Amino acid sequence: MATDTYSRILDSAQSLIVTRGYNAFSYADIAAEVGVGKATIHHHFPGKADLAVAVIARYRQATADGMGAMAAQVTQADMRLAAYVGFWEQCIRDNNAPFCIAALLAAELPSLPPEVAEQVKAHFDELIDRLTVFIDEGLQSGALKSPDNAEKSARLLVASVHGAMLAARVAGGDADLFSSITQAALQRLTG
Amino acid sequence: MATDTYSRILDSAQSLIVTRGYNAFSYADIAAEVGVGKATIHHHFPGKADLAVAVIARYRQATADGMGAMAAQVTQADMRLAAYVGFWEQCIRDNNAPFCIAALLAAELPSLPPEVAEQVKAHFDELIDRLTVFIDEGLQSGALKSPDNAEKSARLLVASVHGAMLAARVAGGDADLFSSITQAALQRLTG
DNA sequence: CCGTCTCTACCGACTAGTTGGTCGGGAGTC
DNA sequence: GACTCCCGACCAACTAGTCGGTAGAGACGG
Repeated sequence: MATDTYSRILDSAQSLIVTRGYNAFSYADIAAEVGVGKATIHHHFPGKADLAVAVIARYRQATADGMGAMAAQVTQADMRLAAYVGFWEQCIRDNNAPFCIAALLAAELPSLPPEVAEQVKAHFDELIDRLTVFIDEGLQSGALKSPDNAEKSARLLVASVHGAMLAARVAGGDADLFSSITQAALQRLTG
Repeated sequence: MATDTYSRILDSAQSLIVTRGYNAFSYADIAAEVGVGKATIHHHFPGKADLAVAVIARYRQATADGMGAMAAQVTQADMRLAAYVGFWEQCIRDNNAPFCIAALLAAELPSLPPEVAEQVKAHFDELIDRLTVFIDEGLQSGALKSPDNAEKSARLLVASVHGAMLAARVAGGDADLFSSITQAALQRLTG
């Protein structure tokens, strides 16, 4: 199913969206980067929205897989949250994907094609759900504590992480700044 | 200095940037909205970057004025933070400026003209500085408490607010969701 | 083994529309 | 006369998307 060209187009689109957003990348950019004609991209993804949807859909699947694998290895709730935050810290440090695509697209949401916006919303819901489960378990086992319920705590944590990404980007990709902010956010839950 | 047309162009540009970001608004959009020719915009702002810089510069000034006026009226640190957060909650509720321009542009930062990026960074620095001062006073007077120092607390608060803006936007401009997240963030400081 | 039939992957050349930006000039004011 | 404000007409460059066509692989029948 997934040709080499097909996934290389997805890779290129993903990295372009991460750095520039939806509105500031073009088929020409991808064509040049992948080394194919523009028409080839249209062959695999009829329209720009289809391409973006495919990118986020793959991203959601990767997130699901990664979170699942992590949860299988790490059993304690506080360590799970630390792993989630640490994953992004490493991404920023390596500068390979220094921003959550969904968070970036969320900013542009009002100017996004509806199908793309749908995917962004879906990712947010899934992310909150997953972290809510982790935090809920942690609150019950005593590994975590919070004056709020699990869902509210999850929403605040996600907001802090996304805001920290913005701060790190403004500071020129400062992974230490990201870490400093997110560690403070985690401390609220680990006590 | 500031002609009517001049500031109406700025108003239009500001609202377009807030909803669409830098890369997805055009001179034609503004011309249609304000009811002038495209060339008129170029008369006042030679290039797109000049326009964006002017928008953020005015925004920074308005922030400075507003924060100053608020600080003059509200003397207690915890109330000052609540006023800052409450201002944005009201903006989202009224849907007039449901996002911080600087936060939106921060997401697009790598694709922004350098002069614009400079303004965005300047706003972030100013905002952090101001809130750091508020929090520092609150920590000394005992109105606030935090395991972290004032600057770190300010950075976490700002990140939470910006992340909450993203969450609210994804949820279709849900001001209650924004409030829920930011109140939890404030609670960390007010105890 | 040969022909042909079909399907996928791919591309060069094109289109209609939009982008930011320029130019020369007109109207009003000091 | 000089200056500010503004405009219609224009431009080169770029945008997403279309079109007809090619090259190759696999399947089928003879």
